Amino acid sequence: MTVREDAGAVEPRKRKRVTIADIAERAGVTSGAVSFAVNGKRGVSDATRARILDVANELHWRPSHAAQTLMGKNAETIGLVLSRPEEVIGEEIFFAKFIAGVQSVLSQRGYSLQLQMAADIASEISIHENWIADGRVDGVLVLDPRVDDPRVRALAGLEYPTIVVGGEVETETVRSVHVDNGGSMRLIVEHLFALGHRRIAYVTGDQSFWHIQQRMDAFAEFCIDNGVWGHTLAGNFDPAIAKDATKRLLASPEPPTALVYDSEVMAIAGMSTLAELGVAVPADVSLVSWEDSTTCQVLHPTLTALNRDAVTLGKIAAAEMLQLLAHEPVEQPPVEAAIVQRESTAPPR
Amino acid sequence: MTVREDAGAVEPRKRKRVTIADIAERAGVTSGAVSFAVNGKRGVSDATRARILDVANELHWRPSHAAQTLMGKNAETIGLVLSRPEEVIGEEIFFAKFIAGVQSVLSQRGYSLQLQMAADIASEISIHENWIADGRVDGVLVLDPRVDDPRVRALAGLEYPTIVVGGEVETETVRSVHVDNGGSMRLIVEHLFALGHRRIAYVTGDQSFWHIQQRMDAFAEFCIDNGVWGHTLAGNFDPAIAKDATKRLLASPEPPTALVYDSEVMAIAGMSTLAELGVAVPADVSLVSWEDSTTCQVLHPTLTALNRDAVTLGKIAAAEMLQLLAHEPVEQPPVEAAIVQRESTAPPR
DNA sequence: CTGAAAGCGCTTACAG
DNA sequence: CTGAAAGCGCTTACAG
Repeated sequence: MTVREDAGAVEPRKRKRVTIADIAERAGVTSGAVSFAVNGKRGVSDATRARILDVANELHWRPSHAAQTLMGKNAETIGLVLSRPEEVIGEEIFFAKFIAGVQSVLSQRGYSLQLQMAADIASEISIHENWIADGRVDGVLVLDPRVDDPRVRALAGLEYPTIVVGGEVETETVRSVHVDNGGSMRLIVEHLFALGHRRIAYVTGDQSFWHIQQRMDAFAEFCIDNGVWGHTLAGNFDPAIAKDATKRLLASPEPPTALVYDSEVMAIAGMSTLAELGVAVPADVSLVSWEDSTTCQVLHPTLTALNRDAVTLGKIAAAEMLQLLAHEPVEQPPVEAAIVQRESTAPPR
Repeated sequence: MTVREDAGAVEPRKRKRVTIADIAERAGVTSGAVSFAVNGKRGVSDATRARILDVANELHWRPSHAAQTLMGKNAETIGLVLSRPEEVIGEEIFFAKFIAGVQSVLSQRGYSLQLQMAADIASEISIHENWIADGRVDGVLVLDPRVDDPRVRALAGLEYPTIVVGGEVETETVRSVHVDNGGSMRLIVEHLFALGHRRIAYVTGDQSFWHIQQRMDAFAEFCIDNGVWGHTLAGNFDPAIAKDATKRLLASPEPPTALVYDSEVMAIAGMSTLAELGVAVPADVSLVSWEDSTTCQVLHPTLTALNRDAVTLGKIAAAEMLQLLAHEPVEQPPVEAAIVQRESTAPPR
């Protein structure tokens, strides 16, 4: 990138920075003494410490972050790379909620979040490597783990503090936020089963994600064990695909009496498709969204949804990271999930 | 924060870093020569430059970000503070879309985004000040400007590169992404007027925002000039308040025949309230959402919405910032907005 | 074109 | 308890 120095200068004003040398001079001590004083370390008498601190405040001194980093101080920043397509990030409210949760815990502790979007897993890994090499982040959060995820392998190899959200890996430097996807799926299917449904369809998100595979397994197992006929159809989080899937399912000679969608956007797309087809919810078919939101509460009919609270998930992930960095035992609270029963589910005809 | 050194160490492995001194030694030159070589500056012959570069690659050298920052190099990072309540950020899809747009432009140019949430405007300002003092960011993006916004005043006073999204300030260091809120509001009201509506209500977002005030002004002016009766009701982006506002409006002896909501979440809340009241959309009342989304497209009826594409807005903001930092003339392309007509608007009874 | 050296702002052994 | 000095990894005048 070429910086043209000729054009109108917008360089932040180069106010000469106040350094510990300035303080040292004013206080009549050495810069080393200032360092001890401001860092609360022994090496200066209480009287001089107080005097130094006064001067520092008077001069509005702030430590140079760059110099401290050069001396090996932590960046106090956590990295998060989002590697889903731009459209998905812009539609799925999950990301905004998750980030909000992460932020709220981080900023309480003075940490900040470094965020970047990546086109694919490979570039996500290289972003992580750059951050690590630059010392820009103290640790990273990994979302949407896959089976034997290459990012987690790379990060574990670098022995870099990592929290895998919805993963299962546990090493010295890598911890996971455990999310019971199978249990949540059972919650949903049991709810439908209890209502009397025996033909259930599941429209999935991206099947290469580990958490989606867990859901699929739990779905299949429950159906088999309980004599329920279950269809599983790939959806990929795309509402257009969810619409097609819904049409195909209802055109079947043996249509399902209940539909489960892997995301709110997909569930809404499915509901709208049913309306177009003249299929009544819940009279003709019941519908469940995996992911709750205000929208689910205000739609008509309101949507029965699995509420797992992405904000809390973000908070847990951030808290685990902070504990990992502080060498504290990492508490891994269960991620609560509950089915919120609303109007879109009822006994089948 | 206490760091306990006793527990299991999760410090990133302290691999001794490869420095320019290492390269210098291997290549038989001074570290100054290495610096010239790797930075493409004159001062070394082509032959030595090539040799040095070879050694650098061989040793997998990467410049120390901290050292470079200490020498005054840019952080290549842009800051963004979100100071709306956590719930709003977690519900309004605007933020995720805007951030996605910002990211896509920034990451193409090797810049990253520093994100933080703040409880209020005052702490937003202090976050900015910290970032600036730490040299963590080269410039900042400001969202939701208010009239005579204190953040913008502070940033302008610091002469720090700033892009105000939806603002109007233009100084040497502060530029704005101009958003024609009044024009967009006219688009909406003209659409309703053309359909024959003469009693229109507008449920607003947070009225302390400059862009909301612009919308309100344009709404009032259009109504007055065209003999339309217009109600304006404060909504504050809260769906519960939007519901109450909707109920109050429809309970009026002179209920409006069309409703305009300042956000998608509010519009959906409004629509659901209408359904509860047994008011048909669009037969009894028309409805417009300021903010388009997939959800608007799949609801039943589909929602007529103002589409202003928050992703593009983010891209424009990021592009302006990069131009400002590069001392290039800042292009300020108009932010396109269009009304997408769907099923929720029709002529009144 | 090249080399030796000072400096960015801090921290931390190491002697007194 | 205190002071003088080296060092973190780079950049950049300043002499040759």
